[in-house]
Amino acid sequence: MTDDAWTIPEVAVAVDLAVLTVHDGALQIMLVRRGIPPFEGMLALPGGFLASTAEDLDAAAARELTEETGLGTEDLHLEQLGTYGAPDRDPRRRVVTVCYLAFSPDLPTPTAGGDAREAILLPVDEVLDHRTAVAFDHKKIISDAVERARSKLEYTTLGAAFCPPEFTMTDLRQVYEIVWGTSLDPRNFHRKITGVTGFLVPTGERVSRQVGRPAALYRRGDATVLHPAMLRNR
Amino acid sequence: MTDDAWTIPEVAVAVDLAVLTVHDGALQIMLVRRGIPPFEGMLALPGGFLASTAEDLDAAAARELTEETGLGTEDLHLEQLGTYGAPDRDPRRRVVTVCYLAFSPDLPTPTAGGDAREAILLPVDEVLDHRTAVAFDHKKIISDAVERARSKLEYTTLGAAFCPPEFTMTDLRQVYEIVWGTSLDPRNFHRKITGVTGFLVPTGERVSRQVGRPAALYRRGDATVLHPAMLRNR
DNA sequence: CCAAAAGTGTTGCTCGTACACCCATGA
DNA sequence: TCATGGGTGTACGAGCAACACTTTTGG
Repeated sequence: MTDDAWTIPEVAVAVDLAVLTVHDGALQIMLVRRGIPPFEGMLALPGGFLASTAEDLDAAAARELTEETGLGTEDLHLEQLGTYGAPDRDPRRRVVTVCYLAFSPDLPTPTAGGDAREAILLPVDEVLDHRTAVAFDHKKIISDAVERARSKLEYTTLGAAFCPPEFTMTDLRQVYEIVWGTSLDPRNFHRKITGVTGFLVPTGERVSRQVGRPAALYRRGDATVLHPAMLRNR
Repeated sequence: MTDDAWTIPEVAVAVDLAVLTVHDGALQIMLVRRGIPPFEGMLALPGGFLASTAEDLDAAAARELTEETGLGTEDLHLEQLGTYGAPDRDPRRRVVTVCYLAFSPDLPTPTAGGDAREAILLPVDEVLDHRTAVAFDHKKIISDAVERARSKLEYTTLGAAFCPPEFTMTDLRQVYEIVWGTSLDPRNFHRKITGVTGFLVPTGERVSRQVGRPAALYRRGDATVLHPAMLRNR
């Protein structure tokens, strides 16, 4: 590191959140509608500047998560996605934003009321469509977030992070199908997942969804990596 | 994003470089010895603060690369590794550093003289050893860089980025063996790599290394992903 | 009984590993 | 000629796609 501290330019550091969830049969992302310029009224990722010089980046991400979406940080996967710092990305001043990626189970009442600000859930296909306008460079960030999520399902057990605490094999398979936009053979999927030691723990319970044979219920296990990996067809 | 611009804390944004290369039979990382406090005299990653408010992060990384190591940015893989921003990571003031990862072919004269500052090449095993002191949180960054490199060899063609423009199959295999710290079957490796379309382009030339049958020379191809992937034994 | 969903068995293929074997060179 | 490294052939097994088949429920 060079240390010409007297020439250090003024840069504002922000933290943004790409919170993905599977809702209503689609991969959706949590967005807020901006109340002030620039990009007033436009969709944007929830986020904000560091609260103080002493605030850790991860802590800032967790704080923004609760503040803006009403979600708790416990039992929710949160990882750094990347840092975006093009000089002209914010017209007001130089802003470098560290973006975090979160996977959330489907929410009963998606932060409609309460202390959360106006958080909206929108399908990523719709948000990434060229007709949808998104503030700053957030469309690119969302695109990166979705690609990261798709890739993570291949070699980690994070697909289960989209499921409630207890879920069926079909619930998990539908996460994969929706995130990847493909269809998977239920029988091979079942065999494959049960073959990964530590991915799922059977609760012993069974649940009947509408019609047909009741499905076994599972909880998330300790495994974090998926071995062998679950590759999508490309 | 919230927009309480008047409360934005002062944060310095730096760019650090984790330049990895395979040299002398070991995975090595480029470091500099700090000339001023804090951590004076200690080993650190090359890097520095943004040159101006208008400088792009990627551009700053490329600039630091040439300034501190004498390496050109063309024909060298450079990607963002991650951002490190613990509040106490720099005792002087709050610094958030965006770290970039670079893969370099073995260098004939490793920036010994010329316009480059005092850049040193050290084996990562030695640097990561608990007896070696490294400035700031750079040991953690180096550890992340090495893990990322190991993982990237599995599913991308970036192993060839450690090789000179023309190289033999054995050169490439040794990159894998050294980076992963394993030994690979030369015959199966050969078949596997030649089976990936677009990874290597044979030049038609052959070269004789000391003794034995001469090896075919290859150049890097257009492929970036390795399919099927080359998984290490874990 | 029938439809529908859950789960098991089986087959054929792709790919990886292990290793026998041949090829081309320097000493 | 032998040692050394480059490269091909082949056999066995793991893992996966495709799909026939059985199990268990609601109507």
